[in-house]
Amino acid sequence: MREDNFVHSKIEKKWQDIWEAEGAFKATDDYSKPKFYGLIEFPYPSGAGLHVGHPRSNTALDIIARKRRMEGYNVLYPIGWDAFGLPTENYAMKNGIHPAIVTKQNVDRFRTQLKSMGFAFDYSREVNTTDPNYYKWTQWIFIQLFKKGLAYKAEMPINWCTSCKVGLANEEVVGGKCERCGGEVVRKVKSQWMLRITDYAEKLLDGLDTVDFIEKVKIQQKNWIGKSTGAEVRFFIPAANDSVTVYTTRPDTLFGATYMVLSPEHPLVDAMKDKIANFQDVIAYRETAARKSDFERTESKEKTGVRLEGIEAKNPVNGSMIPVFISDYVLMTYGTGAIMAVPAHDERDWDFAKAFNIPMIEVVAGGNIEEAAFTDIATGTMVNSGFLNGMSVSQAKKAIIEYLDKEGIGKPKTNYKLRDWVFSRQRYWGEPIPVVYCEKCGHVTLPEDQLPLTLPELEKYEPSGTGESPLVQCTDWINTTCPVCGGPAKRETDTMPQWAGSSWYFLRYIDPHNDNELASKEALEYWLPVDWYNGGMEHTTLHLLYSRFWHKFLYDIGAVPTAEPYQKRTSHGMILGEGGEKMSKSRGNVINPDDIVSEIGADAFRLYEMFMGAFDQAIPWSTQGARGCRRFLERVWRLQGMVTDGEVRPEMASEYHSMLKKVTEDYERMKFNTAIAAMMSFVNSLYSKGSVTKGELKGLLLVLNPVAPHITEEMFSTLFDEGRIYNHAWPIADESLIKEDTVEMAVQVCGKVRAKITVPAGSSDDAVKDAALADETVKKLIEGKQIKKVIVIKDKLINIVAI
RNA sequence: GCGGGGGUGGCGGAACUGGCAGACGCGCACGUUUGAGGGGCGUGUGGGCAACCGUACGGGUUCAAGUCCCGUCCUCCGCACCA
Repeated sequence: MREDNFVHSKIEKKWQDIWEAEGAFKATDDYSKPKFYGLIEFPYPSGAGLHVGHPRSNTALDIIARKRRMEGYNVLYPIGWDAFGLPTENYAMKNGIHPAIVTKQNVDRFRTQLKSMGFAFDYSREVNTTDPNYYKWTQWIFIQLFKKGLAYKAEMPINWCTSCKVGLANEEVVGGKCERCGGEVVRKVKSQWMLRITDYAEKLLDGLDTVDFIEKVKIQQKNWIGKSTGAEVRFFIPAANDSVTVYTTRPDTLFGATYMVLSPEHPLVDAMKDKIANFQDVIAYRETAARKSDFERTESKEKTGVRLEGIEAKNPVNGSMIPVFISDYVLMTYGTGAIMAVPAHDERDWDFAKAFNIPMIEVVAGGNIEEAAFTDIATGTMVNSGFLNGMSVSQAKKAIIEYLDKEGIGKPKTNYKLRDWVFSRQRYWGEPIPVVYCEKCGHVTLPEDQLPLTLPELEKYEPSGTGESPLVQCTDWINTTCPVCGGPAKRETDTMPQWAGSSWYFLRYIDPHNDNELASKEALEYWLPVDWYNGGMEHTTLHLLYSRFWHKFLYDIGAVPTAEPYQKRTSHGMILGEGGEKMSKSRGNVINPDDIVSEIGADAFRLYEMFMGAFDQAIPWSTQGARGCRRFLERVWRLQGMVTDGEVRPEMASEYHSMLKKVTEDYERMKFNTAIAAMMSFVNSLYSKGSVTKGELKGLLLVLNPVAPHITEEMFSTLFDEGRIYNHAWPIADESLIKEDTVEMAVQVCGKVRAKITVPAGSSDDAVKDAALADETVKKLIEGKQIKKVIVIKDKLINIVAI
């Protein structure tokens, strides 16, 4: 006699051990089978342990992966550790422990936690970005990038986090603050390793049309890449006997340019300094601008600037001389760092012109330029623009570009907002950059047979604060010989950013123990692309874009067989605290998954995370709600006391098969909440019947298994002698049995529901009408009225319009 | 400001191409089982005594609108002087 109560602690560990012993979730090398590669973003093993957010993504793809396995696929669902990074380094610094030791402790804890939740990961393929056998290949990729000229060193202003004392990529600066620590970010000029992601802007954009990413991810990536088309136009400056090139998306408004603005840092400003009467003012303005943090600079849209006295530029189409300003609303980092200003048709120029009392020329009729800049490109007509007059904006755009090209004063030009990727970090706990600097040969990459270049042991990990990496202390390590000339050389002391290791980890899962290549050709051919990748929206412009860039590069050099790494990308919503605010330590509303698992069990925890609401939306946590899910599992468990032999009963067939169908479809659409609701309804029906057959219960267990693997495995093994549920075939709904014999239809009179009638399914419109008109309530309502119209929606509703 | 979501009971949320709003769960109430408690099982649960009214607000289209159209407000997320 089995125990009456469902005691999760007795079965969950038991099945986890059995799965492990049986190698249940190992991907095989049987390349003849259809494959499924499901991927979740590998976690950063922080000291805080797993967050309730991790299991949401993990469970979702766990459901898909388990379902695919039951459908006969060879499934790869791997896990690993994105373990380089600042928090570990900071912890190590504070406690005097080597980061590698901290990492190992954290990884062990994470692994234990993940295992306690029964995820069907293939742990035999674990990767760890801090493992030299792993980062050997991260370094290898960097060397390939270097060889193709895509990695370069540049002296440039970078985003410097004053708190982390480290340079950040543009993508890591959020609202002028450090994305990680919230510290203030200032500009600092430093020599940095850069990756030419801008060379891939067009490919990254085009590739989006070939993949199945949720729309908002595509939109965000497109916006981030920020492609715009326009023209570059040369303006001659007689005083300097030089010309300056501007970029504009509105060359059609060229006749309306009444001044020009250079970025304060524009090199021409210095070149012209003898000609600028008020150069002192220029210097003063520059200093103020430089002192502003990025945040201050964007905080106020009020226009400031300095007119360059004695300098004028010549408008190439009408010869008029226009004043030249410097202003910080023009960015050195975009376009050419110089603009032509058309105040009548650009909001920013309009603001600036108002502030500096500069005249405007209307060149597109249709608005009121006294009130505001007229920027509508769809309706306006060209005026005051010589040969463009009378044209539409789009016609004018074409005509002027042709003209500029012909006259040799301008040419069409495409620009991107995307910036090159700042790839240096002044930190210890990252991949060493495999480059040495030799006085004679310059920057030289290490020969590939010298990889991995491992991190040296250090006494302390503190950054110097001056912007140097902690590795500068390590003179033994730094001083080396040049691989090219054999002369003395110094190693690079900056390390790679955390995004390096995560840009290609999905490739390593495919062949994680390969010492000769990043992964074997055959394995890559078989497993790529990742079929389904789920992760957070916060990685859309960071990790997701970076890894697509690396992958496309690897594709171009023939290292991988697909142009895109991920076929499908979905995204989960955040789990909020019980009050609806973000979960955070400071708010004290953090839910520890371990507590939930020990109270209600892993199955109930998984079930709740999938049931709590729409998968892609942010949902507040509710421990009560989670207990409700536990109750459902107990109800399922108690079905064992009501079970009788037999297949699916005829009277249950329709409900049973529509439940199977609904669950099967909803899993695929990530509508886990409604899939679970369907199973709950089915169980409620069984309870009102007071019994369940083995056939019915088996189907339920099979479709419930991906969400609640332990309880279903346990019940399946007790009730059926058919091996494990995890590799049992997925049940197929029989559509022909879903149809009911009779249906209940709503009867509306003049659009209001007044009655219900039960008719045979598929009844003709006339039969339905007769049945409806026979209803007493309906009779009364239409008494003495004339029936104007009758609308019948088959098997659903009839509406009688009577006046 | 621009781009993308979202606004439905006390709460989380359902509702396919317009077709019975509120599935499923939480909470609550009552009944029942039990020595009590807990738990289970069952019933009820948008508002209103009612006719009726109800999906942020105001209009519209339609036999029929949460769903479509026009306008307004609120909220969350991303980007933000990108020429």
